[in-house]
Parts: sequence; C-alpha cells; structure tokens
Amino acid sequence: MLDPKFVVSNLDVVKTSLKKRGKENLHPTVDRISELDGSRKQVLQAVEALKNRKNVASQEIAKKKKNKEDDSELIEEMKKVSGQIRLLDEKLSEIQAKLEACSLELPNLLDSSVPEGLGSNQNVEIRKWGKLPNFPFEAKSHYELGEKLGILDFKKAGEVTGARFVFLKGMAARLERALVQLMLDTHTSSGYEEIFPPYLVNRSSLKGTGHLPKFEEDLFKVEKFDYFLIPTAEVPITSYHCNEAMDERVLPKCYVAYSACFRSEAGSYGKDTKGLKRQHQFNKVELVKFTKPDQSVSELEKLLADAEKILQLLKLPYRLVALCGGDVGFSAAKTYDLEVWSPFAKQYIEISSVSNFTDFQARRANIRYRDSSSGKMQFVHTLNGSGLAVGRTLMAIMENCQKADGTFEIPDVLSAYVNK
RNA sequence: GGAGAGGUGGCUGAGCGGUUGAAAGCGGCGGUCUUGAAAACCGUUGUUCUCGCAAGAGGACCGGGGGUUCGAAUCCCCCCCUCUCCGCCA
Repeated sequence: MLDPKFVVSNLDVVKTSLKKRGKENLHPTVDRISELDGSRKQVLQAVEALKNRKNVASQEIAKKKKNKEDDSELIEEMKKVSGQIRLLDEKLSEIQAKLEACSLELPNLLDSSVPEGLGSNQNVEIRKWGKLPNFPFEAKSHYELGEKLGILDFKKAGEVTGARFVFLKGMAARLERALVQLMLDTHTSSGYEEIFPPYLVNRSSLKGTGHLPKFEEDLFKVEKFDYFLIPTAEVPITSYHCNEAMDERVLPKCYVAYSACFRSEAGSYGKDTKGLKRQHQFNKVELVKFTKPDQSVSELEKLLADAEKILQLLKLPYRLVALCGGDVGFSAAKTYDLEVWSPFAKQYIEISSVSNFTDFQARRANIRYRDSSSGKMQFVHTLNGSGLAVGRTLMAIMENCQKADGTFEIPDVLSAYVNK
C-alpha cells in the first residue's frame, strides 16, 4: 500500500508511475482516492466535534450525579448527540472501506531506475555470466532425459494428482534435496538466519505481502478454513514480523527459508506444459530481508549477489536482467531477474526474481521500527529474492551438463552433498 | 473434539460503568552523585488521526468486530489467539 497522504498530495507522481507500468486504467482510482479522502476529512471533522461535545458533557453529568443535581436535560441532549455520532460514524466507515479498497488496488511506486517498457521483451539485459555449452549433439530437454533415466515421472503424477505435478525419483530426488542443502548452507554462512515456515497462511498475511485481494485466483485455497497454500515462503516470512516494532539494531534482518510453493498458474494453460518449468508445486529457497529505508537500495544488490552465487557455484550460465516498468510485479518498486540458460529451449529462463518492495508490504503488514535519529516509528523496507527456485535449478543442471549418452554430470559442489 | 483460565503501554502487572491514556514495578532516556562505573536519588518515557505556519487544540486506540448506556478497558454477544486438564494423533 502507498502512503495515503503521499497519494493525495502527489497525484501526478502516482499517475506517472502507473503509466510506466502500463496501468493508466488505474488513474481514475487515484482520483477516487483523492475524492474519498476529502469527504473522509469532512465527515471526520464533524464527528470529532460531536464526540468532543459528548466527552465534555459526560464529565458534567458525572459531576452532577455526584452532587445530586438535575442532569436530565443534558442526558436528553446527549441521546440526540449519540444518535448523530452513530450516523456519522457509519458514514465514515463506509468511506474508509471504499478508501481502503481503492488503496489496495494500487501497485507500488516504481523506482526511478526501472527501465521504460511494457512487456518482458523490453527488459534490459545487464550482464551475462558463464559459458554456454556447445554440444556435439542435439541438446535434449530435461524431461526427455529425466523420463528416459527413470528419475522424473510426470505421467504417474498426473494419475495420482493431476497435470503439472511430478514425482522425482532416485538421483533426481537426491539432487533436489542436495540443492536445497547447498543453498541453505551457502546463505546461512552469508549471514542469513534459517527459518522454516508454515505452508498454510491466512488471508491477512497474503494481504500484507500484496498477494490479496488482487491475485486470489493464483492461489490454492483450502476448503473449510480461510487458509491458502503459500505461493512462496516470502508470505509467511515477511508476515513473521507483522504488527511488530522491530528493534533497529537487528536491521537489516536477513532470513533464508526453504519451502514448497504452490501456484494455481491460472491463465497459463497451454504454456510450458512440459517439464519442471511450471509446476503447481515446486521447491524454492527464498531470501527475505527487513531493512531501514536508506539500506534497501544497497541491500538489494547484496541480495542479488547472494542469489547469483548459487548459479556460479553450480557453474550454470545465466544472465541478469532489470525488469521494465510493465513487468515489475504489483508490490515491487524494482526487480531483477536471474535467468539460467536452457540449451534445449535455446533461451534464458527465469530462475530467480529479486525485488525491493520498499515500504509497500511493511505498510500493509504494519512492520515498523523506531528510528533512533528521528525518534519516530518508521516502516521498514522489505526485500526478497529466490536463492534459487530448486526445480528449475535441477532442470538447468540436467540440460547444461548433459552428455551424448543421455546422462548428465553432477556439478562438483553438489557431489559432496549427493554422496553424503 | 470436550472442560476451564486468560488476552491491558517495550516487558511484568493493577484496574467500583463516570478527569483512566490508563496505578505500580522493571526496562529505556536525561540529570545529581562518582576519577570512571555500579548503587542510590530526581526527572522523563505510547501510537495514530484531524485542525493549525506554529504554539497548541481535539478525536481514536486496553486481542478483533458488534451491542447495551447520556457515558464502556470495565456489562452482553460473536470471532481470533494463548495457557491448563481430558480425549485423539505424526
């Protein structure tokens, strides 16, 4: 959520940012917020004046009762005042509900460094790392390799559950586990605290991170309870500090969490239907940071470097892109994607998304700290990034390290884990 | 799932329906004392909204939401969470 005060006094700034996202259709919402805020203040002032009258009179009544004086006239007056207050309060909460609904519609303000552009084809490549493999044979897909080796079973998962699920078997299962271990070990030694979250969260947590109310159709909802399967560990980890005043001295606070992630992938039917790329359930190691506002820009770069480190350890070729305005997610102010090379698809595929959410999530989730220099409560900044998506990492290893005979090599750093 | 108890400021913990934003203690901050520190003593110590250039004035907030009342932290109802006992269970 944006600071409502900021929105009302910076309508143009907000609209310009929306335009950069290609969301001019939200311009009327901005105007509506300004309008609603105006009437909110009007009603508020009226009701506060009445409440003041009520408070003053209540004390008078108390005094009169004590002195056994006649207070019937005052009480009659107060009955009327109370009625008026009730009416105005109702009106006020109606306005506030509308105001909140509008505010929740607006995405975060984009950072000025975000490149112009509306589609992913306009994302800006910043750099490339690693050498693309040059096979003396036609590169196979990871799913063809995996199915032939008997370590990926999509067919059975389809029978047991449904489309976009998989059984990992033997070496694939072992590698998946080894990757999780490697990632957790690497990040914890870089100063991240390991944390393991619940896989089900309530509505309010998802609202805090910006996944609700707008993106409910992307989530798996549990029947009978108002709980959802987490689409990423970002949700429970960010919400871990909700409604808290964090100690300034612990900032920046960095967490690393392994979790399974669940996404309905609504709207992606027919896209990436094969293989590990787009599953309803996948494993991910997520990095989450809570920082002071003036730290978030530099912490974003560090977070990015921490995610890249895993790709480098695994010697997987990748590139770094800065998402353009139209491609940056709802809650983020700025996002980098790390894309790993797929020799079969002959293209780079997203394996990590690293974002600065500034105070957008913190305001929704109410995560603050007391700033010692100003003495004031301030919203923290939140950041997160995948470090990395495990399934896609496995996929990249199989494809980039494949051999002519349909097997693949295991990167050196992983051998130790696999052979434990 | 059954039966109880409870949710109050950074923490512990009081609080007859009427100057209670809330006692007290701890902690924090400032000061006195001290070579320095500790102890002791004194003072201070919530968030947020509205109006205002400011000084300041006012509103809201005692888990969340409703209700009763002229007036609710205090009474009633619903929900959430925590704890204890029983049952069940990996």
